[in-house]
Amino acid sequence: MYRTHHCNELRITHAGEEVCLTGWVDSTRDHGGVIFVDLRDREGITQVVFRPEENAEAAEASHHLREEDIIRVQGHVVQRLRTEEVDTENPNLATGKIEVTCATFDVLSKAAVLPFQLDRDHTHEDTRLRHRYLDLRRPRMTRNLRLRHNAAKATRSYLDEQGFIEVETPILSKSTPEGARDFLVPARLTPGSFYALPQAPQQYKQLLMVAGVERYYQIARCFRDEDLRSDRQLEFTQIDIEASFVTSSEIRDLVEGLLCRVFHETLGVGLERPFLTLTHREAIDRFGIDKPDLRFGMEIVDLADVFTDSDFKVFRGALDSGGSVKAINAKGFASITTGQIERLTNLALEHGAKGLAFIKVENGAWKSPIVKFFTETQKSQLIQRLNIEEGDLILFGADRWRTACEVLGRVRLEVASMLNLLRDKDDWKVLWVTEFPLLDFDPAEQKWNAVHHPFTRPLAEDLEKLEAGDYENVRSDAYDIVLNGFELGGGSIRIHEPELQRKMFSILGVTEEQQEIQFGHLLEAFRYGAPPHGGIALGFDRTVMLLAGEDSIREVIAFPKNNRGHDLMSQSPSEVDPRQLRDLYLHSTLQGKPVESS
RNA sequence: GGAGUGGUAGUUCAGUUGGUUAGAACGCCGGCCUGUCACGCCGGAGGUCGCGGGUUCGAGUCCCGUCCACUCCGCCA
Repeated sequence: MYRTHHCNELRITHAGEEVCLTGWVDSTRDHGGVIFVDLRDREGITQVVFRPEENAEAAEASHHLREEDIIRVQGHVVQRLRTEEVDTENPNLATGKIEVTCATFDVLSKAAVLPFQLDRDHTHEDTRLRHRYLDLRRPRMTRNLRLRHNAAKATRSYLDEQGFIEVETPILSKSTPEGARDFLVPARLTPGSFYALPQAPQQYKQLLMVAGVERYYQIARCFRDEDLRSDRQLEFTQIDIEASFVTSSEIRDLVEGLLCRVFHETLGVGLERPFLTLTHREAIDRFGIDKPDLRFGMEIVDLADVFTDSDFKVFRGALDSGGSVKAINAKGFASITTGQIERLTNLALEHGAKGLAFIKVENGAWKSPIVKFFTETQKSQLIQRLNIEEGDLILFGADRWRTACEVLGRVRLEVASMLNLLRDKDDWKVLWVTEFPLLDFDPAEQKWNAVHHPFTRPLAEDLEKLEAGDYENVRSDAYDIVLNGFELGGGSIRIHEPELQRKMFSILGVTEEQQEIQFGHLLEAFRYGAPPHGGIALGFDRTVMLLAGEDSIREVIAFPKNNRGHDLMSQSPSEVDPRQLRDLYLHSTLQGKPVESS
């Protein structure tokens, strides 16, 4: 037998019992005579004491124990001594009132000296990833894995209760040139042809609606061959949901219930319902971004009416050409350094601004290169609109409406980071963003793109605009859910009529021939009684990342890839044997670095 | 594809204006220690300063190139 208890189980009530524990040596404290070993398994830590008077041989052997050796200990539980003179209890340990006195032990597995110390939290990520099996032994990582499990468990039980059934869809699926770059898999049985790994189960889940499944979900692995980020991996996991005969508000209601359940089951936190809802236009107008972080204010304020007759050419010019003048008040940030101002200005320039005007309010004076253009009336209006007080920093954007908003939106986030406004890890601000534009014109390619995807349904009241060719002003029946500035997921009511779907494809520049080749099965399926339907996909890794209070999804994925898409532990991707390529009718055209057998 | 930050002992980092033999902590090795829980004490080993080139009497430090890591932009329907 390997164990009678796990290492977070024994309490005072077990005192006197004979027990057997197995685990890793977390640390040793060798006092020459008595030796203390913290024994760790995935549940926790128990202190084991080796004494010569108990078993001289075992005590002698315990001198040679090294961290991360695996040992099995047999002994008995004793209450730790606590008198007025000495207190040997450890209040930081759940098992801290007892210890196990070792009668005998054996080493199940010796550990070599570790490449890094597990009890330190600041190890370079590539070192951790190279030895991920060690990194995952750390309590923080163990906790993250378990949190992820609990979030998945809560998701499955909630959706099951709501009548959803989990259906697996193919990993080997069909390439669609729309959207992200596909991972391709050569099809040996059909030389010259390729499967694609799914970017999302989008078409399959819609076909499941045509199949009459009515309520589907899947915790689905998805693949996108794009550059990685701290919140993006090549492969990632979505909670994919689709339902028939539902409205968008019913889907949102379902997802609110789901998130509340997940938060409750994992953190014991309650979220307030219903969630706040902003239209896309409101979100841009007030926060300059379609995934606003509402943990702090600093809202964008419109100042068009204040500056209609301004002497300041930049403001006047923006307004005269139909644009906007807007500002944010960075409360108490008049102390901003020249370097920080420069950083904000560069940020503004990167996002299309021509500059970043500002006012520092210091010692009762407005310090700014532009204040001389303001009248007294304008100043008092600014004070009122922006609630300007001593110590504030006002930042302006004057441009086309969208640009002015987006620039200030970026600046707002950067200021929040400079002011360290996001310290509270337990502050949860969740909201819906709705009424996204359906289409977006790409000036480079001179064509319309789907903002969401080509299966998204236009809002009923905007169908006439679609017919009339007023594409810019057509809104979609789509919704994103945003948590603390992260897009957790997005969804929509879908098009279920073949004619409307064909119309969408042709607006997007997909020829009828391409429609047949790429989407023929879907269009045909819609001819045989397709129910109205809609759904959502939630980024599971991101959700768990936020629940865990981590800054990167790599911290909640057992074996993530690094920034370049490499698995540092297994050294994938790797070259393959030429015979493998021959079987697949492939050869590499890579110049200078020919593919060789490894 | 672009920008920023970093790369010095096994690990995490310091290293001043370019100046003697490149340091600390933890880890590792040896010794001591019977109540510790970041145990303590004594001693020791451990370095191609990412790599290549340049400037200089002299480069961890300055310059150029390059590789790697992370963050961001592009990209991610």
